[in-house]
Amino acid sequence: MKNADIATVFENIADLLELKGENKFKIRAYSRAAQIISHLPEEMELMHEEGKDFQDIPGIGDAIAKKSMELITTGRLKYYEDLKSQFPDGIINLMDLPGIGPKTAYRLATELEVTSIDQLEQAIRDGRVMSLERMGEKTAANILHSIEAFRRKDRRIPLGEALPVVEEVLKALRNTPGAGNLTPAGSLRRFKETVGDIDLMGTADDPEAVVKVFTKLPQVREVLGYGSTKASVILPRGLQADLRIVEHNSFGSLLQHFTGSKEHNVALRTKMQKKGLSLSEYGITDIASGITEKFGDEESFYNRLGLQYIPPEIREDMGEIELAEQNAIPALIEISDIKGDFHAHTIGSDGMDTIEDMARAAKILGYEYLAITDHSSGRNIPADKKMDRIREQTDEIKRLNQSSLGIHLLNGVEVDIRADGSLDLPDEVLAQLDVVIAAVHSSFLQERGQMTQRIAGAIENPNVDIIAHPTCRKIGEREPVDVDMEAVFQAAAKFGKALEINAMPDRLALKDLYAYRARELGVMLVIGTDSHTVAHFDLMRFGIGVARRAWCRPQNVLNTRSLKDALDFLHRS
DNA sequence: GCCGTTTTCGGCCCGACTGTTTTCAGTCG
Repeated sequence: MKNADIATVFENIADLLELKGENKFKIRAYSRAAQIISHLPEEMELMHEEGKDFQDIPGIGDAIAKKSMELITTGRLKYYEDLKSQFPDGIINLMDLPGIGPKTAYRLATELEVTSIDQLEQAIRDGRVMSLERMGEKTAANILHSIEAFRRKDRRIPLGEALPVVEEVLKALRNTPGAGNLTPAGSLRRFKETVGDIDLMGTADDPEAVVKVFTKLPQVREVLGYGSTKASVILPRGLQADLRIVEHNSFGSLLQHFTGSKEHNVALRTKMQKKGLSLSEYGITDIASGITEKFGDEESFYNRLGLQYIPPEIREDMGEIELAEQNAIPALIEISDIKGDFHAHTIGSDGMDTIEDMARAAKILGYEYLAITDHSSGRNIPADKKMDRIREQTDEIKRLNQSSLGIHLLNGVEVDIRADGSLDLPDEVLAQLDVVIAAVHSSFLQERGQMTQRIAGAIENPNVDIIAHPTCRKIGEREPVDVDMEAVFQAAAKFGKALEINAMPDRLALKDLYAYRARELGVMLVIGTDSHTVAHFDLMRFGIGVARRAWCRPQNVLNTRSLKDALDFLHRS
């Protein structure tokens, strides 16, 4: 059983215990364990095989360790099944609706025998919900609204779609006189791969004026509500955005609070409470004296707590607070560390621009090198022309490298790993190139063993340097392939091959947790934009976001190295 | 249920909003 499934069981247990009216701290313990398990960089199955003790994981004690073990070894949990049998089936589903918590769900299920969203809608429409104690017309209408939103499948949207909209909004707001510090907070600022709603923070001499401008922006589809210091609106794609404007001197605690994550903030407050400090969006209160200190920026907020500044991307309660206490937060990779890009396409395959266009664009970014890695065949290249195409590319790159472009081009390819594990180009051709990326582009539904062997086999091939987008997922579109990533990491570490963090915002694979684990195992990572036009080079920042979430320092990422050092690593110099 | 450079027992993050009531429970982030 995978961590994600184990976490779901514990989350459901927390919900069921809440229905039961159990001790809320016990409920919190299960809920917290679920969070912790879903964020573990290593599968518990594997930890079990390695003889690691689950109780060494902070937040997991004797009881939950035993239950995890039962789930891993038997695939079931008797405690959970007993608990489930005490409630009507489907009651947990009701709690998926915003506004319906355990108490309401329990009453609906027991007093109205409603246990599905469809039944609930019916019960609202025929007036039964309104007839319950402490349930009025407004509550019923609100639940109906939630049901409609739920049906519209208002899911989290990819970061890459949200961020451009947000930046447009912020740009417009910056023109308001007296407005400052306009910054996105929440999961967007932490560079999570998808975002739910959007939190925007700022300061102003006249907050009301900024709020007013915000509600009248052309991007705003609907104003949900607004007051003198905040407003909630709906942007395109059903994206909800909340703006909060405060006075300049309390911006630090506000931004810290709304950046989260929730887990980070809870851990931080728990720790500081023991030192007699109470934290909130308004500042830091000394519990004994009741005096609240305000902070204009986050750095001074963290410093007041005796902590080093913690970058937003790693605020997930994954040990960052303890490291910050020791002043030991690593210097994470920054976009300015990037010296080149190992993954780019041109009109030679399915790209939109020429090699020269791409080279000039990369040069403007200050890159030292750019690898041209068009596909081996398919995607605009007939199978019988694939050798001709490589020859043409080789000649063109040679010509450009002899001209005075000011950037070094690497002659590369993105070669398909076929369903049977063989590569789409012969070894003698691959051996003559500067860099070879291998990737799966077909037969995504292969079973685990075959897919693992397919990818691991490519890693073993001495002519392969990098595996691109190893899980092949597309966020909201295509599930990741079924592959034993641990085996892939082990192979990459053993053979000294790099794994790509694909910076395309709809891919972002390796995802953060995999990149974290790969880094831990000493695997070299590479951030590739997979650019298909010159404009795509700007997507590098999304890959940087993932790398930072994976706690990567520059030395963990190949394309922070100089051309010579990078080629040395790949044994290509 | 978890945890301990003040605790192996007695604590456990903080604030706001909403709806339905007159002091608050439930839910959310």
